[in-house]
Amino acid sequence: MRHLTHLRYIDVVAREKSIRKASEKLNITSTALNRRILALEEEVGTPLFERLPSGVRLNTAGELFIQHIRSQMTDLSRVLSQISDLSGVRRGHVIVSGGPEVLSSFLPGQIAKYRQDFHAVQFDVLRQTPEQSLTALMNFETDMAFIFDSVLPSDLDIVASVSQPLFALVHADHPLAEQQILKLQDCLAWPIISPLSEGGLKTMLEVGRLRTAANLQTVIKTDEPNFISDYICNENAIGFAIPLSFEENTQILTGLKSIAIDERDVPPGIVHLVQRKGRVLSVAAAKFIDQIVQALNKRFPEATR
Amino acid sequence: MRHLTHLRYIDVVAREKSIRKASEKLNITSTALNRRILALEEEVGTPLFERLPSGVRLNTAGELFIQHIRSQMTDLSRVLSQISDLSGVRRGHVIVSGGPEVLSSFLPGQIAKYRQDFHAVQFDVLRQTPEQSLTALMNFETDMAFIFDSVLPSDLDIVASVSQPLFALVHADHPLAEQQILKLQDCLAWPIISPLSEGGLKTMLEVGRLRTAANLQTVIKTDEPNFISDYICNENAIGFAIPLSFEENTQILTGLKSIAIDERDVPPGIVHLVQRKGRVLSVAAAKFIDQIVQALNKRFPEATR
DNA sequence: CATCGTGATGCATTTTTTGCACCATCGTCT
DNA sequence: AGACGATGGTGCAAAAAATGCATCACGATG
Repeated sequence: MRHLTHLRYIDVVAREKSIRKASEKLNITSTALNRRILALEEEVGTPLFERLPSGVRLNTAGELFIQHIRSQMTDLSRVLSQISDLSGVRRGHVIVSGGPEVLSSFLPGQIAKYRQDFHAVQFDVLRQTPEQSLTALMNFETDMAFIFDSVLPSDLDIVASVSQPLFALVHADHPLAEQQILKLQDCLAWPIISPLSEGGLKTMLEVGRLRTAANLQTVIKTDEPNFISDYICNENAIGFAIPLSFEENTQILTGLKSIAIDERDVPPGIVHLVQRKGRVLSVAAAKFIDQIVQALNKRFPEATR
Repeated sequence: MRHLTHLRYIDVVAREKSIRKASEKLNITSTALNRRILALEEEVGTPLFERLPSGVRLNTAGELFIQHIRSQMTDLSRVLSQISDLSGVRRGHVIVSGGPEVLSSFLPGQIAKYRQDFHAVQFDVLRQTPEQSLTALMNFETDMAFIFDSVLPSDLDIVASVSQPLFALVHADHPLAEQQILKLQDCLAWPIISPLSEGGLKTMLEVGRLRTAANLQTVIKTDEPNFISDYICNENAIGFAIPLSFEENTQILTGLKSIAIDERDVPPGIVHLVQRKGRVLSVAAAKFIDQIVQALNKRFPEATR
């Protein structure tokens, strides 16, 4: 799109906070880009950028304007997606973000299922902290985000929420493997793999530790689900995860076992699927959300609202 | 705005349903305009117009696209208005529409009051039928509309609603002038000025006529409030109006008198102030709506919701 | 069948945009 | 203190894009 390109220029400059850097990224000279900005400011009647020795920065008017631009760009792509949907093939681009907990098992499965029906739809999957997820959502950089156990601002629409109890992950040969339910105290005797980054799982585990005074022996800190499952095949350690992160069917094959932690020890966390309030999503993204919500309802019937 | 101009071209073509007509209106040649359209269709990847021997017409994709364009244009002007609001002076352009009933007395008074504070804000006041009002609102041609006694589609936001009982308008010397309240039967003896166009007042009066079997003697049909008030100064006729259309203070000066019609004869109508759902209005328009709502609440305390 | 109006197209012209070379300014490092 | 590098801004010529004119092809209309 021609006039979309114009707007994209401004957007990139705002992100790079430098005309020259942006010009490299856009494969044009800095002069051209500079003049575009000057021309735009002329048209608007107000400077949109502050000129600093180290580059440029949006001023208040610029903030307002860039918000408009980003909204227009995503809205345009939504319209284009709707238009190509008219001709039968659904095209589109869906951008999802979430913490490491939600990026295994459930989400890849859902995307694969969706793409079976609509192979012309492309996905971007981002791993972000809750804070990053929220700002990206507000800046129109992502279509939807999974947020695990965070307070949510009011300018979000909560599409779905699922309650996620904590599970211990052990090898199938582990002495605890046959237990139906586990107290946190039961884990004291084994090495623990605990989450690395703040929020989500780590908070849940912390709450449990405080409640039960169980002084877990953390030997490894990582957020990678794959690392955890691989590691507990080698040492009789215990990892932790939420149901969204694993699937019982595949565990049998890989020799793993998941055991629920007593909810009196660790209360379940809540994963929200959110989108920007008031935003109209592309056909592709909207249909994908529909599918996700349906799948969540099916898999966690009692835990969804 | 430069790229706004480009979009405006498409918008005008869609409205004129002819490239040549649109080109005249835009003061460019038809070739230039034609090529712009071809280029746009190229970029979108789909034709947006059907070519007919008599001109062009939007196809489905074009409908989607024009909707986006119009939304984008009004949103841009909103942003520009916000930006100029930063520098202190509130600029802006507010477009209001309504039936003849609401365009006298109340609305002009409110606009005048608003412009005392913000003299850089310009108003367009359109007289439209309810249907016209609704489509204009949906096409981003107006910011808000007063709708009198119509069923409202669900893609509107009702900003305010006031209940409007029917009043008879007579000259101050009229034999009925001292009545506090009037039955419809009381009006049979005098010539009646009744509304001309469908909807609103006419429907109210019709309901009353059916309820009370009062066969009113209509001698003049008109929608013009000024004509009515002027005429009843000359003949002892009776006109009808709703409170939004007149002000008691000025009636004393002009020798008029308004008398409530018994609500058992004619149930009150409802005037809604509506805007397009999901639309973010310019600062000027939003503040004006605030003022209107406040004024309605003050003047019709019990009748507002 | 001629006429009128419509949108599309080839080509010369005009307008706009871009790229290069260069300037002024400011922070940073030697 | 001074050299250096990075930033945004500007004059001028070349490249690119948009525009206008003349003309074509098509269909409705009288």
